Amino acid sequence: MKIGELAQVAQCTVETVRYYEKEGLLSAPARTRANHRSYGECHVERLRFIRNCRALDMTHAEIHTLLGLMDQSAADCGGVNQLLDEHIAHVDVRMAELSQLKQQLSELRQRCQSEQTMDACGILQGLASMETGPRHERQTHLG
Amino acid sequence: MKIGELAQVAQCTVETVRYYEKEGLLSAPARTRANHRSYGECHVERLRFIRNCRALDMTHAEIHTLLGLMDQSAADCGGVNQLLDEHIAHVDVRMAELSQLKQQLSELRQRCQSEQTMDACGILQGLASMETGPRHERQTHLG
DNA sequence: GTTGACCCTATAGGAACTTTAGGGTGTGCA
DNA sequence: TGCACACCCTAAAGTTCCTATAGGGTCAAC
Repeated sequence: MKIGELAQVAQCTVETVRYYEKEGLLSAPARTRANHRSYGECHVERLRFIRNCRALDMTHAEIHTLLGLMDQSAADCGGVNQLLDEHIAHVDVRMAELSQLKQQLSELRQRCQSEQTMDACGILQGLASMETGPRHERQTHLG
Repeated sequence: MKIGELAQVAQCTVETVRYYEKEGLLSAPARTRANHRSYGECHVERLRFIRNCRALDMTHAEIHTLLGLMDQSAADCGGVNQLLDEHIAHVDVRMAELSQLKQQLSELRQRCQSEQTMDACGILQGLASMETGPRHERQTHLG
């Protein structure tokens, strides 16, 4: 099958498929005489796997690791389990961060209930006077 | 004051200050004879404001809008309130997304409790067989 | 006169793509 | 035969919010 068909069955764009090939997540397929990429069933499976990982917000690095672990088929799946646990921990951290953010934003929003003049607006006053410490390092790759 | 001092009081780096100037968030200050940037109190206030907005994960576009609303001082602060409400909505959306993600990941993790062979690993089986729809457009700028 | 802390500009990198520019291929229809 | 049109190709730039690097200038103290 050609790239457009592959992209369609894997629910992504043609550009994304080519990008994954360049990144080494998807192996380069055979070409037709016209130099068009020609894919088989194993490519479909691999791409579906990658898209599922991405749907779970794994990074390319994580996916790369996972694919590597799978391909050395002798080993047990302890590494897979560990990677997933770490990824779940990332999600937990980000959820906690957002929860705190929501709290701060809600408190700020409380400070202006009606349409004041700019000078009287409690939100702007809050934004001007907040004391945030130095920006903390990002704990996870989840934005 | 010079850029290093400004950066210090606003808890950010010198590079970030120069970057904000290039982005139009912070106005270009006067220069000394040696071509060094020379800032006043109003720059300190503006930069503190920007850093507080960033601490709340607002984008540069949002901050730009907010600064614009503030500078046309005649208007009321309805626009400010609205922007904040929308930003809070972004955070809510992202929290809901992450919550669903956590759920999926936890279910996946359940599928392999011990160190299996690769073929038997329920996590890998799950990742291969999940059916995710087309990747939804990102609803928020919060990763 | 030279060390060191600070300042300057311009450019590249990172993540995971998307978009654009500028072309080639293959099939159906008049 | 000619041509429109959907599809394919590569390479490079743009997105966001910075951070890091290269290669240099300024100023005070010792």
